[in-house]
Amino acid sequence: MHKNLVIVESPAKAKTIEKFLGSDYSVMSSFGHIRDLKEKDFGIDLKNNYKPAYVVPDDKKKLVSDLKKAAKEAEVVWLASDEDREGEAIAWHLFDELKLNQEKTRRIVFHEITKPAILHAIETPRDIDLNLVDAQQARRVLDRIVGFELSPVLWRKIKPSLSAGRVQSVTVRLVVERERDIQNFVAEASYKVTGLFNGIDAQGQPCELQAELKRRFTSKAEANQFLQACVNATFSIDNIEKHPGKKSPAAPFTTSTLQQEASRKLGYSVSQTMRIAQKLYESGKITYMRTDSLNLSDLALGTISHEIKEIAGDKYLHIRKYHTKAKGAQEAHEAIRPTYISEHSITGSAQEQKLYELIWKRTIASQMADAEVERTNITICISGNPELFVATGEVLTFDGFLRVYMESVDDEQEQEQAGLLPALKEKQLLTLKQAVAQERFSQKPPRYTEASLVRKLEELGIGRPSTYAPTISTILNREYVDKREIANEPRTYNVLTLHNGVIKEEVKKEKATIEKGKLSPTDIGIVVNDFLNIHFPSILDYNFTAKVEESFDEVAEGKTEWTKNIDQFYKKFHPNVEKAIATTGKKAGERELGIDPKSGKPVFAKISRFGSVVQIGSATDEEKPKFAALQKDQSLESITLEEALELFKLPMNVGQFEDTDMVVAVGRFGPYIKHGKAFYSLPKGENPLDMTTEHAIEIIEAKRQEDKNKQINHFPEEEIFVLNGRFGAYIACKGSNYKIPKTMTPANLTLDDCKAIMADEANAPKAKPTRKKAGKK
DNA sequence: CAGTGAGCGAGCTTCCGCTTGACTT
Repeated sequence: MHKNLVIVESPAKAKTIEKFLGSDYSVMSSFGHIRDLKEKDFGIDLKNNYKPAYVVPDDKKKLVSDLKKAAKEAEVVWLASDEDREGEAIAWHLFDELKLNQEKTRRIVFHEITKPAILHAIETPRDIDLNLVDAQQARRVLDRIVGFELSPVLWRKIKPSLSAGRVQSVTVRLVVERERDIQNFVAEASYKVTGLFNGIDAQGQPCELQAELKRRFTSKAEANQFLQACVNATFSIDNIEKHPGKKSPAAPFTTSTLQQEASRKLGYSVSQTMRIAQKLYESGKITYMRTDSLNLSDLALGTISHEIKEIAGDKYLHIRKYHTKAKGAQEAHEAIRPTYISEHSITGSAQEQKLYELIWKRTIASQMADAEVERTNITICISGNPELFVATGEVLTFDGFLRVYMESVDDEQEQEQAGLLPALKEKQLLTLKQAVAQERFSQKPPRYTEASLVRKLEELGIGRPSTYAPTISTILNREYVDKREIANEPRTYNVLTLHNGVIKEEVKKEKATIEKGKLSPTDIGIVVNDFLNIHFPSILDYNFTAKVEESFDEVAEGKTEWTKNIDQFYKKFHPNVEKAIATTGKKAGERELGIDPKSGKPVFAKISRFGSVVQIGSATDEEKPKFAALQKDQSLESITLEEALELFKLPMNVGQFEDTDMVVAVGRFGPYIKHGKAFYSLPKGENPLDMTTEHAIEIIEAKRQEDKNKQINHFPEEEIFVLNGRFGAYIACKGSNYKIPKTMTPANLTLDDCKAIMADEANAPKAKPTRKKAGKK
């Protein structure tokens, strides 16, 4: 038996450490926390000084008993979880749950997984820091209180199954407020003038020079006046300024910056990035991927130096220490880096290779020299006019880290690359070949991407590296935000061109663009956010997390007891919950649009159990209220009385086809035509209210043709169809569908085969689609 | 993983932070 048992959080870490420690040590993993508050109950005894009720979840029971057994047999147990609040709590839960003995238990910590770091840790053990553990308990209990008291309020006031929490609710708020900023944004127009000049360079060769007017004009008249003044003016170089500039490499990756770069450069979602990184970590290719630390171990810095000298030379080496600016960073690990710097690339899936390459380059570049540039500004003056043109050029004089890696930026528009300028002399005369004044608009604030939202959260100190991806998934799963496509209305703009002494005026149109993959709030997200903002402004405050973190720090330093801090919070928070529940009157987010002229009853827009609806009349009326679902492009905030009344025309009979009525209606998945038993979705963008008999027939016939194309076989006598679906072939019969086993060839199926498949229970159609459960199992 | 197209009742839902595993052919 091993004399020593070391317990760490991650199995991959355990494997590595075991190699460093030799045969006297056995290393096991706790797989994160082994205990938590009860899953279903509140789990906190309010009458007993907030005493938490911890349980070992079912899927951890076997692990805990294995650990217990191993601990019993060992002479010394080393608790080696991370050196941060959560890690300390894991150590304490282990100590408590495994019933460890103080005498034979040691608490050790290390920030990097290198042999010297671990040996040093073993030599300098300490006790469990109970103050830090208490700070974690305070964090845990506060989050449970907020989440489990707020969510039920939403169930009563808005819709069942909704959720709220310290992190997710603020995340939604960011998206909602950005959307409002965009709605309220008023673009300002200005005229940007660019001049194209001809000159003679130092070699006596003719050359061209493009320059921009320093000033922008606010009106077309001013721009026009300026161009007019240019017709007979002379142009000369006022001065040429050269000055050196520098560009520095970005710091090595943390979870958040890795997510951002993988999103920009590789197009991965944050959860995709984490999945791939996890694979790389498990196979020992990279260090731990959930970290907020910018540190690199001395060992790593050594191999990085060696590598840089090898591939680029001494001149390119510049070892740097980076310091984190993120609020609340706990830095229990290293930055994300390749385990073996000498491996420039790896084997694995294409995605793994790409992500590894990105991490390798970023790590190397972070320790390379600045890139050096020479910037040149040429100022051109105009006779009899105070305005100045400026041409800027930039020449790379030393590539430095750029040899390896260039960080991307979010907004790639307006990125004009300045290049080399021709060699010209001061006071030299130039001729203006052409000048263009183009109307430009100020840019509205950009919608968040998953990754830019994570960056914002990190900036605000909200959430942790291990929760960024799950938080994004939560607000998408709850349908508080979505990634709908948004078409940007192309605007027209004016262009004035001065050429050969004549000013030509044109009106041009911007290119139509469609925004994809950006986050927008849904109706439900907006209603929930506004509700929480009214009743619980302090929780939704962007500084709430920062403030409670301060109070946790006090606990960690032993200045206060954690239950006192929680009590202080709860005494203020809970009355607001009671008040919000007691608030009488209509449900949250309900808005009265006006009066229906036909019935004289009021018309409301609100969230119902199944989504956004408009409603004529109240529930208290004798006659039941009438409902209609909003269309996909409509929102609760903007729908008008007229639009709402239109919706009540649906379902609408639009005539007959093959002696059967055609009825247009709007369902959960958009507008459709019902024809007998069959449903036909309307093509994207069509308004169901504009439907005519002729067009409905067109749609039905087109859909039938499409169905024919995917039809593999048909047995009319039994109404059985063999069809090609998006996920492979299936059998359709009387409104139900059946999976075809992979062992069979769909085209060769006989009628009996089909009947056999349909009779097999394993292939039976599923009951009804329910929302994916958030929990496990 | 495949075709959907709201509605009685009772009883369910939910937090944040650590960490990975797995119902089948």
